[in-house]
Amino acid sequence: MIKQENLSPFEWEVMKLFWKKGKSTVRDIVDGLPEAYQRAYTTVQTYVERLAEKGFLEKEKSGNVNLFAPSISERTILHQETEKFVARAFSGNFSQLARYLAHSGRLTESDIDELQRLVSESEGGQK
Amino acid sequence: MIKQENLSPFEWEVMKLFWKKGKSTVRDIVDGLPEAYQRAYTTVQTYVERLAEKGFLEKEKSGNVNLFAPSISERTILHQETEKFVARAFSGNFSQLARYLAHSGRLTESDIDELQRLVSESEGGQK
DNA sequence: CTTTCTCTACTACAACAATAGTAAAGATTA
DNA sequence: TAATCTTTACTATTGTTGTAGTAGAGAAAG
Repeated sequence: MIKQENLSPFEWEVMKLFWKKGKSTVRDIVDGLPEAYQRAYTTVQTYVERLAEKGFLEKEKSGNVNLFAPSISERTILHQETEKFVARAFSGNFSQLARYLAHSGRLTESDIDELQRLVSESEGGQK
Repeated sequence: MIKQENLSPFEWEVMKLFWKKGKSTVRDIVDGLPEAYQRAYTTVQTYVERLAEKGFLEKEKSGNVNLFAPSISERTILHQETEKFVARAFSGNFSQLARYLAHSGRLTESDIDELQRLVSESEGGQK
């Protein structure tokens, strides 16, 4: 596997669009970026090309335009990046993150309800 | 407040040592780093100086040696960095992260038990 | 066909990260 | 005191990120 580094905020944003839209052109991405992430066409182009070089996107020439498609699922990246984050910030200790979350005040009541539901569900099923 | 960027894995490692040991010299950090993070003395020196410049550490000259002490608590950094990570990876949606966690298979049964306990506790107290 | 638009390919460049070497001041020691 | 060790201060190199310009090919439009 190609050495995959962390995604920067802007790279994430681009990847999110690819996951949402599938195979796309640079133009599609430029036009799809939210307000806060608008950049010059060529800037986006550079990002997309670099993401392809790094193995996150697959490049395919169709006539005169390039099409790019995500070559890794959002789920996989989420998994990898969460692992890395937890390694960095919580010494790899997921329970610590969970504890942090529970105390963070960043979950609404309904989030907590849902989490509790999910937690009880997984109580039976977890390998 | 000084513009505080993300901490890289190595920066985290250095900061963790400072949080654990308090006021320390570059040498203390060099010697305290785990196997996987061993670097040349001057490399560590550069990191420590930069962390001081960025406002994460406070520098104080004691005789001929420099002492550095963390100027931000681990809790605060954890908070900030988690916010940033969740913004990046989960579009700022903490519940999504919680859901991910519950499904990740990275929590042991006792973690889940504990989380559930914490969740029920916070059910009353949350603002 | 000529002008215009669009997109690719290539180049640029400043900032910062990662890594570490070297010179020199002081402390330690033989 | 002369040789050695430790630490600081400064410098250096390579790579990556963030940002974008320009040249030129091909399509579109008049």
